Formats: sequence, C-alpha cells, structure tokens
Amino acid sequence: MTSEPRDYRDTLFLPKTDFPMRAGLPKAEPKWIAFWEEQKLYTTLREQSEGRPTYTLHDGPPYANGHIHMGTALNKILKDLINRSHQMLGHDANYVPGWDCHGLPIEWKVEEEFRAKGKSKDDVAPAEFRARCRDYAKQWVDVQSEEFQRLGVVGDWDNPYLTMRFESEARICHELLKIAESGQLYRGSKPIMWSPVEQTALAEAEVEYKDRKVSQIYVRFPVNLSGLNENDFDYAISYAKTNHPNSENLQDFVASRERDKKYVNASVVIWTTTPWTIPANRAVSYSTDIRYGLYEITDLEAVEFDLGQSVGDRLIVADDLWEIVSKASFIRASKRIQDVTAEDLEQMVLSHPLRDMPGANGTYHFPVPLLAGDHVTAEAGTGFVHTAPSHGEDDFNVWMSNGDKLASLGIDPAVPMTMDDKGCYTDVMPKRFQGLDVIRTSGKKRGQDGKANGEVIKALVETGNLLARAPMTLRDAHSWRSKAPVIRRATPQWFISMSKTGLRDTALAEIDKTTFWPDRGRNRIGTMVKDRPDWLISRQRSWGVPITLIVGPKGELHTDRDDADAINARILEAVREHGVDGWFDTPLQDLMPDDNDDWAKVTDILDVWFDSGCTHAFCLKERDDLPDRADLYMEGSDQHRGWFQSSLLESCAVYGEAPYDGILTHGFVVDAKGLKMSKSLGNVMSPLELTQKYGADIVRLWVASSDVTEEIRISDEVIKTNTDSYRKLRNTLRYMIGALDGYDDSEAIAPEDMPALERWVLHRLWELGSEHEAMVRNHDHRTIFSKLFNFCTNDLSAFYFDIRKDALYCDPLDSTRRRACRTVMNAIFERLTTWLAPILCFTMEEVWQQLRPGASVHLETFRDCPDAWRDDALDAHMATVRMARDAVNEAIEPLRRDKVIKSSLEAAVIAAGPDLSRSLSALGIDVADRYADPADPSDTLADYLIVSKAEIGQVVSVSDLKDTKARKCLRSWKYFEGEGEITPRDAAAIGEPKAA
RNA sequence: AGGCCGGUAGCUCAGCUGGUUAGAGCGCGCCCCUGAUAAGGGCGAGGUCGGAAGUUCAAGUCUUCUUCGGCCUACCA
Repeated sequence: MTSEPRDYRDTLFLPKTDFPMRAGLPKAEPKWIAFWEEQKLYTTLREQSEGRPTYTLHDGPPYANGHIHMGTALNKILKDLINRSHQMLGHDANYVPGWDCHGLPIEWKVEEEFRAKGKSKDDVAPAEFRARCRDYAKQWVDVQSEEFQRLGVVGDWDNPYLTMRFESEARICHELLKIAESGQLYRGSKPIMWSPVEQTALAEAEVEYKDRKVSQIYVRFPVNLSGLNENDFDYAISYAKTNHPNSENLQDFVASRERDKKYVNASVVIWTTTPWTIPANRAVSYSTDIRYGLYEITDLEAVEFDLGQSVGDRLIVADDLWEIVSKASFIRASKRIQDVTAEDLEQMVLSHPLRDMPGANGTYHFPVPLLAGDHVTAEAGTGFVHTAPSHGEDDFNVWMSNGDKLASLGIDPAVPMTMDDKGCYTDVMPKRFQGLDVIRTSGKKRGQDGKANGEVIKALVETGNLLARAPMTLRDAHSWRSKAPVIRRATPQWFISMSKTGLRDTALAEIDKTTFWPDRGRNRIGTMVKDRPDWLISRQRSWGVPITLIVGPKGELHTDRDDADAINARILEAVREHGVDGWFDTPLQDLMPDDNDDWAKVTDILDVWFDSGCTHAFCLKERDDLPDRADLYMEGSDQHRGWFQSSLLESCAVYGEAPYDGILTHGFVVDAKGLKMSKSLGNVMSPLELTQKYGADIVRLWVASSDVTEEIRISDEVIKTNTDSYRKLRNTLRYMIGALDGYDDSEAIAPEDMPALERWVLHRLWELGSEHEAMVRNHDHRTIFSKLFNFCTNDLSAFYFDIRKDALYCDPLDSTRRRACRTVMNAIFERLTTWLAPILCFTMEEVWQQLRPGASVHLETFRDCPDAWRDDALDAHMATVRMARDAVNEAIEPLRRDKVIKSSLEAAVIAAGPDLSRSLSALGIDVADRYADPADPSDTLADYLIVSKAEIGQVVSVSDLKDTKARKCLRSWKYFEGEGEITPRDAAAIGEPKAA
C-alpha cells in the first residue's frame, strides 16, 4: 500500500514578512524624507531632547556656488553620522547647517551675467550688483540644501545660517570693530597683483600666464667701502700694527681690513627682467646655500658702444652662473680671486646703483643691505636677487623678516609706495622718474611697455652700473580680462596683528587644549599658526562685508575717538537694517555727525575667511538654541589653513579662546588609483548620480566603511562592494523581521532561563554595546560598521540563525528555546536597528516601521546592554564548540563534493577537539541524539553541528545516514531512529500523537 | 621647492609598545541547499606588507634613501 507522503510544510512556523528583499532605494528614500517631514522629525528631536546635555557639531559653511560634489557629500554625511550618533547616545545634538555666501567666485559669475547682457561692472550700480550677488548665492543655497537633504542629512534646514544674512553681516562688522578697539588692527602695505589697465587688484585666479617680451638687465651694486681704496686699507693696517701692537682687537681689526681690501672696486651683480623696479630697490638677497666667487675682469670684448665695466673691475657672482654672466657682459677673460663667504656677505653693505645718478639729489644715499633668503636659487640670474619690497611678495617677505638687521643699519623698514594706481611712479621717486608709466594704460599701445623701463636703463647707463641688457621672453602674469600685463605693487592693506596683544600665543595655547582627530592635526595647525604672518583681511572687491572703519586725516581710526560707541551703534544699525549696502550707502555725516572733516569711510571689504571665521559669533553665540562654543568642528584637512584657523584667530582675538573643544579632519575623495578627481582626468563621480542609481544609503555606507582620516577612494568597484554589504545587512534584518512575526513581550524568556546559545548572543551584544559608545565618541564609524557587519555575517547569519532555523521552524511554538530565540532576536533587532540608524538612516527607518510602526527610529536612543549579559566563560566554551564545528564542516566537505552527502543533515559525525566535552557540559549541550522532552527540547551537539547525529571521539569523521535504519523526518528533514514519519519533537509541535 | 600625511590580498579595512606558517569581510572559484530563495550554508585559491639599503638573534612594525599619491604653502627675480 503506497500513499503520497504527507507534506508537512504547512505545519512549519516559517518566517513571515512582506518586507521586500530588494530595497529600491532611489524610489523609497524620498518617501521616507516625506515621512520625516510629516513627523516634523527635526522639531520633535529638539523638543524631545530638551534639557539633555548638548552636543554641538558646528557646520563649516560650504561655498554657495554650484552643485554638491563627492567631497561635500562625504563631509555632510560624516557630520550626519556624528550628529545622529550623539543624539541617540542621549545628547541634544542640534545641527544648524550654514553657507558661505560672499566672495570672488560669485562676484565673477555675476559679472559674467552682466557681461552677457552687454554691461560691464562699471555700468551697474554697486547696490544692484550686490543685490544680484545675493540672489545668486541664495539660489545655490536652496539647491544645495535640497541635495544635502536628499542624502538624509538631518538639521535645521528651514533656518540655516548664512554669512550674507543682514544679522550675520552686522555681527561680522561688530567683531571687526571689537578687534579694532582692542588695538590688534593696523593699516600696513603689501605688494599685490595689480592691473594698471583696469586699475584694480587681482586675485591669483584672475591672472593667466603667457609669454611676454621683456628687457633683462644685469646691474651691479658697488660694495660700499665709504670710498676707501687699497692704499687706505694698507695704511690703516700698518698704522694699527705700529701704534696699537698690544691691542686685544688688533687681530680682528686687521682681518676685517684685509677682507674689505679685497672688495675695493667690487660689485655684487643682480639680474632682473623688471628694470622699472630698480628705483624701488632697497636690498639684495642671497642664499646661504650658494657658493659665490669674487671675479676680476682681465679682458673685455671690443664693442661699438660704451661699456660700464672695465678691466680690473671685480664682480661677485654665484660660481655656477659666472660663465653665463661673463658671457652676457662681454667679458672675454677673468680670474677668480677668492671665495665670497656667507659671513662676508652678511657683513657687506652695498650702494644703490642709482646713487650717483644725475638728478637723484641724494634720494639713493641709503645703505643697501644683503639679506639671506630661501627664495634665492642658482638656477638663473646671478645668485643674487634684487629686492624691491614694494614690488614682489618674496622681496616683501625677506624685507619684513629682517627687521633686526635693518634696524642695526639704521634703515627705515617702512615699505615705500613707489607706484600709483595707474602704474606710474609717485613723488617719492626722484623728479626724472615721477609720473613715468610701466605699462601703457590707454590708446593703441595699451598693455605695451611704458616709459619707466627705458628711463631706468638710461639712468643705469649714466651711472655705469648696467653690465648688460638683452631682450628675452618669459611667462608672466596677465589680466585675464584685459590681457594686459600685471604688475606687483604695494598698496595699503588692513592687518590683524599676530603679536600686538599676543594673539599668536593665545592661539597656540588654545591649540594645546583642543582635542584633535587624528592627533597629527594639532601639529599641522600649530606649525602654521606659529609661522604665519599677520592676517591680511582687506580686499579691494565688491561682494563682501565692508571694513566698517572711518579713518581720520592722520590715519587714525574712529574706534579711538571718544564718540566711538555712538558711531559704532549707527554703523551696526545701518548694516542690520540694510545689509552691507547700509555701510556703502549711508553718508559719512550720518554715521559721524561731528568733527568729520577729512575723515573717510574705508571702501575695502573683508577677506571671506574673516566672514567664516565669525560663524561661531553670529551662529553659535547669537542663536538661543545653541551653546556659545562648539564641541566639534569637522572639515577636510585643507581647513587647517582655512576655517579652523580663521575661526581660531578671530575667536582668540575677540574672546581670548578657541570656539571649539575638538577638531576632526577628513581626507579628500580620490579615484580608484588614488588620484584626485578632476574634469580633465574624467574620473569625477557625482553623489547625486549615485543616489539616483543606488540610493543615498549606499553612499552613506561608503562613508561609514571608509577610513576618512586618509584619502578616501571611490570607484564603481567600491560602490559595488558597499551594495553587496548593504544587501547582506538588509537580508539579516529581513530574516529577523520574519522570525519575529507576531512577537509579543509576553513570550519573553528571562536570560537565566535561556539556552547557552541565546546567552552567548546576549554576551556578544554586550560586547558590541560596551565598545559602541567609545567608538561613537571617538568618531570611529568605520569600526562600528565593520564590527556590526561581521556580527551579522559571522555570528548571526552563518552561526546563530543557521543553527536556530530548526528550532524556529520546527519546535513547538511555546518551547523554551524557540521563545528564547525570539526574545533574543527582538533584543538584537532593537540594538542593530538603532546602531545602524545613523548610517543607514533610510533603511533602518523602513526596518523599524515593520515591527514598531509609528514614531521614527531616529527618535530612539541606543539600547542598554546590561553587564549581566556578560559571560566570558560561556564565550570561551562557545569558541571551543565553534572550532569543533569548523572541523566537522571541513570533514563533511569532501563527502559533499563526491556527492555522497548533500545536506549536512544526512550526516552522522564524530566531533573532536580539545576540551570539547568539558565545554559542552558547561554549556548544557547534550550529546544524546534525541530530546529528553520532545515538547520542550533542549540543545544537542547535533543541533550545533546541523547534522542528524553527533558523538564525541578522538578523530573527526563523517558517515552517511541515508542507507542506515535511520529515516528522514518529513517535517524537520532530520534523520532519526524510531517509528513514524516525523520525530517526537515534530509530533509534539503539531500536536499530533506519534503517527503509527 | 618646503611642511604634514599615506602606500598591507582584486576591493574596503585589522595588525598595540619589533617575536610563532600576515588577519577579517566582500569579491572570485568549486560545492550544497531550495522551508531567508533575485536569498542561505560549506570549502578553497589569492599578499616577496610600494622599492632599496641598514639596525637587530628577529622588521609589515625602527632608521635612511627612493618612488607613487593626497592636502597645504611657495616659486618662476
């Protein structure tokens, strides 16, 4: 009699869920954003966490220009991970995003717009121009805000901070006024790039380099020996020897005379391509790394014109360059007299080459010192660099940093203003030079050489100090607008002093107190602050916060007047009322009604770094819902020089302390090969495209799985890896959702009544939980992700779930171990979901709503993992069992490969391993192959190994049960010895008596 | 050119103060399951730790040099 074997599938307690295996994130995520909006998530978070300790990550403002890119996406997601984690840790982590709105790039874009309409910037009223800049910035703020929110970033998007808000602008002005009042602000001068044609300052990005024909000249600077000749020195030496033979100083004196004697008739030679800067020369720079020699001319070429040099003249030039210099200077033969050491140069003083120029009238009767400078190389020229502090950055720097030497020589270190806005010599120059132009600024020859070069060369010929001249071509800066050459010219600028009131020391002390992640950041910003020059804060631009100072006839500041408070109040009121226009449009007498003769408003604007350096003032300190000081500033590593520093300096200047407790930096996004992303390399990836294609959670997972302290790689392969990880996590959660279908706390089992396996899972949760908070506080999201991911794969999916499938599906519904399993799964669910919520903010919401419909998961806090769950001994025993399990799996594998065994349930095994028996009995795992109580089964070794029969022996072995008298249970598919179609346990589960 | 940092399996990452055959996950290959099924499980193959030299009984781990890459700063008189 044969009958169809009964199908027991319906009697199983299989997981049940409609939670989709495939996420469909690109479509699903916007719905969750809508869900949070509906729930007023941000507002609810604030209300709910009122009174909790605050955690404030103060947003560094991105520039409101263009769409977000991989870097800005990474930055915001990382901030979001930190904010959400701290919120769930039990803080009130209020995140207020911000934008940087002023500055050059926006100014350019708007200029471009006007040009497209055929208008130049000068045709547009400044107020109209600024209004357009404001609109332009606003438009991009809105775009970026949308894009950041699409990535899941939570914050006060309805009320962000903007540097261009009137309140912000007023506060920035206020901060500046406070700095002025404290005496840290001063007006100095500095060479900047200047276009004489447009009569405007240019930024580095506004110039292009192209070839230009120039005059190169070799000029000699005579060594100044006060007119003494060799005989004078010989006489001085013999006089000293005769009259002061016993003087202590005799030896030194003789040595110095002997040294100077060698330099009679000697000159230091310089080379330059800007002859017009010679009249502004104040020094000559040399390098301590270059070997110099003293050369005497012994023969000259015959030429048709008069040479300034003659046989017997001595020249000091870098040895490596002598050949080039002598050839250029028509020197046919020469002899090298001796080395010229760095000490000699240090002692030496030169005369200006125009000293004896007709009409100089003593203008150049000053000593020209030799200054050691790192910028001097022996690659071209003579090894000496002519130094005109008003016409070169390097020149300026070497001049300013040699204050002590200048003072000892009685030289005034003030940098003269030698050139006006049109590029013409000013009246500090000798009469014959005054008014001469470097560049023609109008007419057909606009942009070509003016009269200055020619006149200077002529004057050098007259003094005999021109060694040679020749045309050459070099790459030089040109204005990208007019295409005309650019000059470097000293202009008045505003500075914040690093030293006057000890700003540098304050800043360094604050850096010491700051926590850095990674710690090397301290060193990086520290050396920068230590070495940096005074802070140049003025710009000659339109779109920015004005320097709201009124300057008196003698250069005095209004902030030093008795009525300063009243003036300041009017200024700030005007800016609060009308924004930056309030400053430009309000007449002077309205701001300063009394004693205002010859007083003038400053028209410069502030460096945008000053704006963003004030965010702590106009955001943190102004808003009631934020503390005055941030816990954390977190930006890319480029901000050591940028925002971290501008904020630190501004805050230290005004408040005497840093605006933050900690600084976290991340690296830059690079491609698969570690190269930076650039349009020209074609390796740019877009966060918006990735979000559209894969979902924001995938992008977030990428951030969480990367080591953000270094460069962060992204490529299709990296995205694929993260997509796979995502799927694994999603399915793990999905399985739990199914297994927990209909779970109710009333079926919960107390930990002490649970099987060892469940208690072990609780121990693992305890382990994860105890590390978790520290990792959050250390901003180590990568480790959090990696631990959770490995927990899901190794401990849950491959071990715990795999073993418990049998109990979950087949045990009687009220069996202790099935209930214990569901109790533990519920505990895992709550923890895993909340731990992952900061990372996978969309998916964890979806998961959470499956089992806890209603309030958002993001309103939850992390669940406690009680110390009572800890059980180190149990963990050690479980490790022994897992080792035995690995050994069994290894042994089963060959049989499976040879098709002897398919399912491991067809196997009977002998397990082995050190201390296995001991561990099993410690864990309460039975070795018997059948349950003592079928209605409430407890674990056997076979359950752990997922086989049908297991014993303990010396050696691991596997045998096939199929051809034995054991039969396959039609419900649990386990092989058992006994009567009927199903095992007693399965019979108990479906409430049937054992089938006959 | 200078300052700071980094280069460990195809990918993402571990590897503490130098000490047994350099680890994990993913991917890949092979196999099983078909009651997590566009899922799940098992086994396995992958690394001269960027390169060279040195210190040491012993180096991925320390030193020097070199190469490639990143951020910042400078330069072209």
